[in-house]
Amino acid sequence: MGEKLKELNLDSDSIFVPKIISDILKEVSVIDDFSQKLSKLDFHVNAFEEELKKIDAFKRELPNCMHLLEDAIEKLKEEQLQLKGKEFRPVIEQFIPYKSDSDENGREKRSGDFSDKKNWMSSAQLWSTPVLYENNFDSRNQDFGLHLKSVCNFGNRGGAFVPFKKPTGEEMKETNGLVPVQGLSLSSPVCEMGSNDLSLKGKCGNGRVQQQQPRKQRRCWSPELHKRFVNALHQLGGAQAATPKQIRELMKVDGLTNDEVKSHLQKYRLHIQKLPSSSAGVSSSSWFTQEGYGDLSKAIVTHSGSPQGPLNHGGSTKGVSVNGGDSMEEDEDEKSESHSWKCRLQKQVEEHV
DNA sequence: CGCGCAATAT
DNA sequence: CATATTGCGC
Repeated sequence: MGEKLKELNLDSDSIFVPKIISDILKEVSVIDDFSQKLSKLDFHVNAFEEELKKIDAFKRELPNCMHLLEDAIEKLKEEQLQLKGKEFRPVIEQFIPYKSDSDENGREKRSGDFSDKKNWMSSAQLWSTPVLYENNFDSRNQDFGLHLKSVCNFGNRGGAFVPFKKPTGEEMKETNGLVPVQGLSLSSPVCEMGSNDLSLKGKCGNGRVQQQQPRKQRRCWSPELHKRFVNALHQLGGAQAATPKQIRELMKVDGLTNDEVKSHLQKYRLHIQKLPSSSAGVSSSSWFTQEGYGDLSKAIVTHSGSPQGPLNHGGSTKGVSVNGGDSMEEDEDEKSESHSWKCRLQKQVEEHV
């Protein structure tokens, strides 16, 4: 098991290097005092478990993480048990309750001794291989990156857990110089574990690779994604006029399925008919305040000529515009836009009846 | 198939 | 409760 961990491209420069199991074990092995050994192990196990909890919500996305951590924990406990076995003294209180321990307990328990390590995983150099969003999405990438951070709590998880990227071939194809957008905030439902697909399925019992997906991985609609969605939607003449498939095509987000768009559209429609007014609280207006992300300037300014502002407020809609910032700049539809907005106007008026 | 809606799940 | 997925009729 230790090997598995080592196999990872966890370069030894990672800040918490010593935390990698083998190192930990090594570290522990040189300790003379028994209780110190145990305590050290104990601590590390706790640290791992805490991290395990942290990523629990993402276990489907980061099965590797889970396995890594689980393996690590197991290994450490194993070691611990061995130690205990050798030692005649019971040391019961050292035993670590497996999952029952809550974050706080664990934290409180151990926060004293090795203060810095509870974050070792959070600082996560483990996954710090450069996250490459290999699409040529200028500013938007940042939006996305930003979002990823905020949403997923992981500074960046490249390395073993790169968002996702198709093997090859397709990524080269361009449409009018615009690449369909590969890993834009879409962590592919299928977790791509490349070379790091270590075979630590031991934990899962059966040797069957966990490929079963009773339910699809939840598509996370990042602001960027939503922005694209809204843009496409508007280009198609409003929420009522646009159809999922068209939207999906316009969005040019690969990996995005019709169903997902359909679902999102459904929700979107509900929202625009539910709270068309600007009086909506800050919280609920998340749908319409996406632009607040990267660069407002770009989102707002955009086209001067187009009757954007008044457009969206078909009667009921007031201060808040439904548009998520029509920054349809480099999208190749600019030519047809002159006429598209007319169409849009029409459709939008139809809405908000 | 694709769309819309409703049920269901997280 | 909000949001995403699945199921079902059209």
